[in-house]
Amino acid sequence: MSEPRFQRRKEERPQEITEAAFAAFAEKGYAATRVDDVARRAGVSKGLLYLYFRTKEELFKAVIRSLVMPRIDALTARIDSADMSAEEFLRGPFMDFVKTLPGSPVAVVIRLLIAEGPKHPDLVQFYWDNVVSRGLATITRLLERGVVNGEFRRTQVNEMPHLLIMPVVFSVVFKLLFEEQSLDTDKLIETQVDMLLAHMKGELS
Amino acid sequence: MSEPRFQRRKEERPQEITEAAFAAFAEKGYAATRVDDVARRAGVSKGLLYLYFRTKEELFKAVIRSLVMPRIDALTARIDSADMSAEEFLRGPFMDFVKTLPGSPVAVVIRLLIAEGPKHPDLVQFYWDNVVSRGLATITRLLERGVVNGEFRRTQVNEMPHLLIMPVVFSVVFKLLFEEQSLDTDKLIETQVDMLLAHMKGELS
Amino acid sequence: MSEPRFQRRKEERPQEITEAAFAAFAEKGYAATRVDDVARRAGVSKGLLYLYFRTKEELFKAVIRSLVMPRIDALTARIDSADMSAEEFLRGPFMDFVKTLPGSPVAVVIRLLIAEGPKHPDLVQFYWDNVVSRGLATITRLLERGVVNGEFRRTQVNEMPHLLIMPVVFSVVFKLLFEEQSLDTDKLIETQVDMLLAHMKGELS
Amino acid sequence: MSEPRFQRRKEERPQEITEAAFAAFAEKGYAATRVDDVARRAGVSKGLLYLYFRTKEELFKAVIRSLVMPRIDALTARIDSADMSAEEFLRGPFMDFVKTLPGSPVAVVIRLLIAEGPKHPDLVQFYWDNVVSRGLATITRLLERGVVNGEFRRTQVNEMPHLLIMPVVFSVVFKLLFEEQSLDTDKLIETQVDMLLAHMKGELS
DNA sequence: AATGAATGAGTATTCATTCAT
DNA sequence: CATGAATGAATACTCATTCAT
Repeated sequence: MSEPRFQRRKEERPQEITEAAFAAFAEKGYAATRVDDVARRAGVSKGLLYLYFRTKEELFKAVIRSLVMPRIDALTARIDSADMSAEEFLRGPFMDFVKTLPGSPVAVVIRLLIAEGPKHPDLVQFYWDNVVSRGLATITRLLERGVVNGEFRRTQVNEMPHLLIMPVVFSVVFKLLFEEQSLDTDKLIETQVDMLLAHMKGELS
Repeated sequence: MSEPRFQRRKEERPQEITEAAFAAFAEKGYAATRVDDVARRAGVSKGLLYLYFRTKEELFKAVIRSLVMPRIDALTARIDSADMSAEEFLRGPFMDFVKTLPGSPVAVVIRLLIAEGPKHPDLVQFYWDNVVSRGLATITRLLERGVVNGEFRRTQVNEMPHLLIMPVVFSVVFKLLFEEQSLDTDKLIETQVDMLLAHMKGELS
Repeated sequence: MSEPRFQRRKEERPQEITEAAFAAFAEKGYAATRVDDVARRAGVSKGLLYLYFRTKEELFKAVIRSLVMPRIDALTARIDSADMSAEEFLRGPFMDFVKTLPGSPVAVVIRLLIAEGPKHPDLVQFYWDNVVSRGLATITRLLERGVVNGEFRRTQVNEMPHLLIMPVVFSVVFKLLFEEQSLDTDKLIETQVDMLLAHMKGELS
Repeated sequence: MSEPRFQRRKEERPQEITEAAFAAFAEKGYAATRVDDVARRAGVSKGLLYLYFRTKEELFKAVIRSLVMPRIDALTARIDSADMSAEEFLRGPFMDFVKTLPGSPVAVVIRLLIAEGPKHPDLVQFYWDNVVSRGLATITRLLERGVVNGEFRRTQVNEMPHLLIMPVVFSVVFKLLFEEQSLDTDKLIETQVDMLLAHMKGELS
């Protein structure tokens, strides 16, 4: 008879827990986060949490996955809409996107992966398959398009797409460790992209 | 026949323990390494370990320091002996040195710092003061020398020495996570240095 | 057939644990009592114990408090109901009460306080405030009433209420140490009270 | 050939260690005192300490014994020289002696015995035999002499010599616990002795 | 579905005691 | 005699996980 007005749907629960867990992991790291904390943050009992996630590790993996998926979609979407030259794309959408990463949840994901990755090979594999590998392939294709277009020379960079994402990883690590010693992330990224473009175009920058 | 249960080797103990601890930390990370394990690896009782290192944390710090110090000395030594042009130095000693890092204990140190750094601010500070800060300053000086010599133009890179160490950090992180997905570290470093030199010299590469 | 492994009895637990702890402390003293033992005696897991008492020290304090509080109430209650002369009160309710102490848990509390007190100043303070100080003040008031009534002379004893509780403390300590060498506690107390009354009344006893 | 000038005789060592141990025990109690500390205080290696005392417990016992013995002798000596009336002796030498106790090492011994006694029955027995029992017997004899002399009536006190030492034990315990709440030990002792004498003499005090 | 009381395995640290030197 | 490096048993406390309600 009595209908609780704010009865939460069970469909929303996993995400709520996942979000709480992300916040906790981001703050204290995986190992130092207690399941109790996550439950409390999510406004949920410990028992319920275990109803949705069989172990702390499962929860961890779910967090990573749920953070990674949206980013992947965003990335893919932008690339599909690319009716511009390779250089334009790199200087425009690509750089915009990349610049947001060091301050985004992705930074946390990277940190968590570095710290806990060795213990979760399947998670790393997932990340590789869905993010890194796809990302590198996409960049490779983009550069290839530039070569075909006549925009770029074919250089070492065609086989080293890592050079374009390097500044992001570096920035994340650097900021993670030496927060206080500020690093101008945007400038680092810009300089690297500039250099790479000059190199590929065979021009002086 | 049988070895004596007690072996007095005051001098060697700390290093033996430190080495055992490094091996253990490298394998399983700091948190997952039990003090018991370290002691057993070092062929030493737990009590003795605590005679030399007051806490697990102290031991951790000692490990980091003992691994970092020799590298610092090596770096410094090479730089002092530099009677060559800036480019020669970058292409020669610098690149040789830098290429050894991803496969060296330094990689482990970086991993440990990333994973445990947030909990050990003084350790991070130590690392910053003795390694990163000094390293960046050294590179900056080198580039400046190149500018003064007329070898290089003055560019963004003069204010972003990070661009030269970026590939090392990236390589370490990449290999740490995706060991199986091989990355040609040497080539990455070479390409980056090539590009930077071309950029600074204002030439095509 | 078999009892369930889990028994939810939130309300009773603290007291059950406290009682088990008292028994253990009484038997072996605080330092020599292992938390494990207390848990086992209480039929409870160690973890649960720590759910209710944050540290062994907290548990210790709770034990002392739970033993002291009822006594305090008993004492206060009797004094409030005193519509008799001071002498009658001292010879009646007071002596009855005091005679029960050496064989009661209070003896254990005193022993624990003596042994562990120096390490738990706040506990000693608590005991002072709630028991000793109040007890002495009560006796002082009683004696004063006797003086005002004309029952007693004003003597040194008015400023030394300790003389009335001395035999209790002495008995406890004596029995604690030399259990085998019997001491007639009751007689000791009676003699002392007799003497004090004679002294205060200015009569021969 | 070379003769160390300050070579300590082995006869002095045990006492030096015993004294250091007493200081340590008095400060921190038996359980909280580390053998290391005692050795350091005594300016001696841990190994040497174990050459003289087989265990920490042995050391403890030796400390108690070495502190008790001189007191016993002092007590005995004074009693032997008693060519005065019982009352004169009680008011003079006895009270002088007794007043020194609460501030003397005896207080520490009592504290240690209370805290550790239950674990060291033989030590308690030793203390009973050599101190308490002899002390009570001596007082009993003294009071008896008073009765024979015609100084005193025969009262309950003749069978309760404890009444005379009670204030000392009480003072020690009280000061041990409530150091801050000062108690005028001397006055307590005097009042008690006064009362007892009046009682025994059948006079008003 | 939901709770949170209850479990118990896991671990850093201390310290009395031993023994190679 | 003398040292102090080395041992190892002992113990408080944590936290992921379970399950009676």
